[in-house]
Amino acid sequence: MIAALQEHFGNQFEPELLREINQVGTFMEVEAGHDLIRPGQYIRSMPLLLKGSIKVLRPDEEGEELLLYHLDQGDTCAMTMSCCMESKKSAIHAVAETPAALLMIPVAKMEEWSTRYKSWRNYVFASYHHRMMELLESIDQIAFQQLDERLERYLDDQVQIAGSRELQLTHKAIASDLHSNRVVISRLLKKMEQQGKIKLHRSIIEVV
DNA sequence: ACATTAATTGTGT
DNA sequence: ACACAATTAATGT
Repeated sequence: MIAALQEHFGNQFEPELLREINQVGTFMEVEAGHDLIRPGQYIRSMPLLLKGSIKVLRPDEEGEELLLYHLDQGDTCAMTMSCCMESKKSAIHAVAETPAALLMIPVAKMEEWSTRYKSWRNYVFASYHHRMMELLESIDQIAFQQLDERLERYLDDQVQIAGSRELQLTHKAIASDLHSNRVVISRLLKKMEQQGKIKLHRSIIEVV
């Protein structure tokens, strides 16, 4: 039995289901920065995130991307679930934010388990709901908040994900996630530095 | 050690 | 938004 599976899902899935997941799932490790799903790809299996953090991005027609939300351990990809059922192309781009470990579940199994295990059904619905809420939050941010507030929120999230106050991020990378422009981010960061909220070094942002 | 190049960041218009 | 300067890191000789 994969230890991480027991650890993150042990208290919500029945022992038989855990055994089946363990048996049928394919363990996968991904390095930070690597793609998990590219837009337009067909999806064959549903990932359970055992370790690490994944960012989910929505590309526009020019290939520019906007950060929608992050997935953390214990999460699964709601987009994947809907795409799997209908065997549609992915509408999103998923990239590992940190080194990550996943368990890939074949589509056929997730359908079978939906009828056989109550805990699985609950998990799938709860995941959907959770994702919907996060998406709403993101929409609120984008629609109602100024970029400076979004930036502060973004940095806070990154601190959580990295587990460190020293973030290895370039202004360009941040601008890309927030669907903004590098110069704008540089100026906002400078302002935050003057306010004593952060300290800037080359390729490193220290959140204080 | 030095020169060259690329990438990142800062600033003015 | 665009252009360019300044600074730092990376690479080759």
